[in-house]
Amino acid sequence: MLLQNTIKLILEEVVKNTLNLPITKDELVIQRTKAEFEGDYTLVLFGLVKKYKLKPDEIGEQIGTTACQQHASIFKSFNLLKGFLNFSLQDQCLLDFLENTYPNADFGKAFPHTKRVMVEYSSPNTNKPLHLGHLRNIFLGWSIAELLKERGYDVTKSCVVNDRGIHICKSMIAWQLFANGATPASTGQKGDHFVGDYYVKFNDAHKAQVEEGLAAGLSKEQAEREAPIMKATQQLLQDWEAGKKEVLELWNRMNQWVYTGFEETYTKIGADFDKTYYESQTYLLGKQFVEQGLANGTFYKKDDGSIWIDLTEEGLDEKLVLRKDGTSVYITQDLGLAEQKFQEYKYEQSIYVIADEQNYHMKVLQLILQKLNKPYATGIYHLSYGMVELPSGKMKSREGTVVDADDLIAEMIQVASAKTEELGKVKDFSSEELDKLYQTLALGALKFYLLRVDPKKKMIFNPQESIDFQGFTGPFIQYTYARIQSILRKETPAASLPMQKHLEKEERDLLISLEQFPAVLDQAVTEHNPSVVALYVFTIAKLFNTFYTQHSIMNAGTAEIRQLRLRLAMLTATVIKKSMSLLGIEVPGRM
RNA sequence: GGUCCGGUAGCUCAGUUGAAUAGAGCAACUGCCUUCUAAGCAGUAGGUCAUUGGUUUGAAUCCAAUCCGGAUCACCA
Repeated sequence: MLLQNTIKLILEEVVKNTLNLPITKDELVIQRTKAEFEGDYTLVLFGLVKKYKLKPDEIGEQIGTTACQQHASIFKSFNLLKGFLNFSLQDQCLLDFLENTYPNADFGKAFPHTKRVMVEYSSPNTNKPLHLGHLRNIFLGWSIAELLKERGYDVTKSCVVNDRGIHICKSMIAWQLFANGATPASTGQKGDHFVGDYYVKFNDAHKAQVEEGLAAGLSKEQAEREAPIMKATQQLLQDWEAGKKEVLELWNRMNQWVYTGFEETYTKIGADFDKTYYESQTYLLGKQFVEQGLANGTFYKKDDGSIWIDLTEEGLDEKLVLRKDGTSVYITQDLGLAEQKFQEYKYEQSIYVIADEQNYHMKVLQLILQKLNKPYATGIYHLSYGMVELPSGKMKSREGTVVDADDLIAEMIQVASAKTEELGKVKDFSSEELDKLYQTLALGALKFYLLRVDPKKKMIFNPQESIDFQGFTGPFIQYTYARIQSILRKETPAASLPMQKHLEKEERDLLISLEQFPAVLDQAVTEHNPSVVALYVFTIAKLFNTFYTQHSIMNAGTAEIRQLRLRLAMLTATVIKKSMSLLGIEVPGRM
């Protein structure tokens, strides 16, 4: 059991008995002792003092004395300071933890259970390549899925591809008009970028035609709608829905180009999915809900035939669920897809990694499912994350400020390579090993940079800062790991050899933090927040580096001390490696 | 206008079930490589926690009002 929990249970017992009070453990505030005071864990007495009108000095003395007497194997000593009861732990209980844990490469892994969770993330459109915003989504979704797995959940990663609709038709029209039969193969371009370029060409052509229309005296709205290229696009959409063969063929062909491109990027960044849904196959789902909703009075029909739900009592608005022409809208499709996912996977929780601009939409989705008495409604969880902005403001495709994912990664690899060469520590690496290292460092920097911030908050992507390799960064932590490996290559701990029974300050600080690893993972899972892990692994790396510069491992004073430190180093490496891998980041043996 | 989210050091962020002198990283400045990787370590400097009022033994954290920024409220997705 975790030390902090053990301590809490013990102190609960001690407080109950010594003070003869009906304490529950929720009333006890236990925290790490602040660095400037002596001790490891602190019981904050103010709550007790207030509730039971006691004197902090008296009860502190009683609790401290009793705890140390009755649980001498855990508590070494205590001190009392203005309502804070600070306990120092016995070295031995920390050493026991180290001894039991260092050989376990699975430290942190919980027993599997049967709770099933779906995590939907990425969910791109097929009309343009992935950009920085997608990367935050993908890294987040992937990491939260892995964290859930680590803590024993049965996880299915899913992706919904928005592969149909007017936006796809725009790229198709532009290709028909301007491509002269060009393909990604004939131009040597990555498929998603290739198609994205035609989407841009559509917009350029459309814009020009709108200006002509305006010049001819049309209103802006008219000009936009009546532009020939737009009308052709509308026609294409109708033909698509009618199942016209040539249209479907072109649609398929262009989407395949995009998928090939996406696949390449996904492989590079290590994203994977167990199940992919295509909107073209699911957009008709959900109409069944309309019947159900009308039947039980949740929905109502307006005179023009459109169907709505009234959510004003819940503080929201009226929401359309079926157009007057009988076609479904986005929310209707989502209702259908939620049902299909549930039928297929019987999930207890279904996590949607979607930007916070859709908070309202997701609220409505859950509310409608509740009103339709769907058992899985409560399991819907919107992992809402803030948009990624640039120091200059929001990314705008119209202004060409969108940061392309592939370009960004290539740039990071460049920087990683330049820095590595500059330091010249791996001159003996083969070019394959170098490429691998550059990629590990580049993606480590990028992923850590995007994951270290609380997902809920919007974040500023500063290109200069993101390629930083010092301080609170992925490479700093990777470097710490490589340092440890360099020692472990020389010597690994030997279980048969005894280790030192006393801990230096830097050793205990590190050990106490290492012990919290499983609790940190639980926190990350409950909060759906990988940044908790990023923050944690950074403090571990810092604690290790502080220890490392003050105490030699290989040249420790005695063989016992060396054994202790080798074990400590090994456990630190395990925790770093696991933390990073849960963030999707690899760690190099050398760098 | 309604609803929701945010405002902490020059910059980027932790800390928000109330608790000790509000913490990191970057940038600035000062030291430390004949000793396990200096992509490191140690230190200095930097704060009216948006503002005002309230609750409390105790408030960045809770409440109210105000100011500023953002999202959303489509027969778009």
